[in-house]
Amino acid sequence: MTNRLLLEEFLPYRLVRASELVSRRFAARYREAYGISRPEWRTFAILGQLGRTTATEIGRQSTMHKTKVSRAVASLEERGWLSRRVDEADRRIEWLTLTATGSKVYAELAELARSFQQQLADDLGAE
Amino acid sequence: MTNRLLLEEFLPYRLVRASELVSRRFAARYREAYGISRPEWRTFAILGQLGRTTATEIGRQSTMHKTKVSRAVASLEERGWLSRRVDEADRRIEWLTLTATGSKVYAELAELARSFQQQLADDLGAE
DNA sequence: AGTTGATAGTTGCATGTGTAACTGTTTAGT
DNA sequence: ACTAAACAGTTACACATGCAACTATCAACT
Repeated sequence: MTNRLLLEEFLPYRLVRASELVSRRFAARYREAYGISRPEWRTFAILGQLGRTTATEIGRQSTMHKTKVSRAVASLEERGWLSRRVDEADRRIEWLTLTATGSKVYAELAELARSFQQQLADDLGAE
Repeated sequence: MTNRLLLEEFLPYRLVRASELVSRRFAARYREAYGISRPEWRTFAILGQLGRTTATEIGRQSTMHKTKVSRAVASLEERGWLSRRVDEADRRIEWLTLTATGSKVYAELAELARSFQQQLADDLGAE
């Protein structure tokens, strides 16, 4: 018989499992509350934290493919949560910022994230 | 200004990032070497470890959707790496086992995984 | 100034994925 | 025996995703 690989001891497997378990649960939350997708949430969260940034930067920080970011940005713009402005000096660049509505929603989502993390910590404490 | 969420301190974010970074790199390895996809590798790895199991069980252990498992199993069967046999007592159940070729490939993939993990440990040691 | 190569971002197309509905089978209740 | 509910697994369809090719712009070199 061949030498088996014990997945419980294999780091990539454990990371994927943990990550999927946690982020799937959290995704259900913001999806129910605001109807946003995972790429949208990620884009939104990074933009909210940085305050003003570009799509490329969001891609770098989130490890999301640039087309994914592009579509998420377009969708968030349609919702009226962010706005774009072309850079004066380098017109390839689009600066993204949250709108007033976007900031409000962001604050609520940030609160949702904090309470989720707290709950997670409590659950883990019970183990 | 609203209260920002610091993503570096947000567990789901950190998990997703770590998981994607690591498993994406590993996926590139087995993809180049054997041309298998992520769902295929996961299915294969679980079957190899358990020796004999069902699609449902693979879904449970991998947190993969059952249609994903179903397709991965079909694809691995086409490659001749696993074979199915209907349970005599309960004919809804299909028992999956690795073929001779499948076992050989599995052994190589397990080795690949071990060396990857080792390299990962070394890299982390340098930090 | 003109050409080449790089960069930011978008889009067409083929492939991957999840939901819901399906088949076939078993179990439980009547 | 008969019906209803549950379960293993597959498939049709709509939607999400990644790759490659595209537009538009800028920087570097000649």
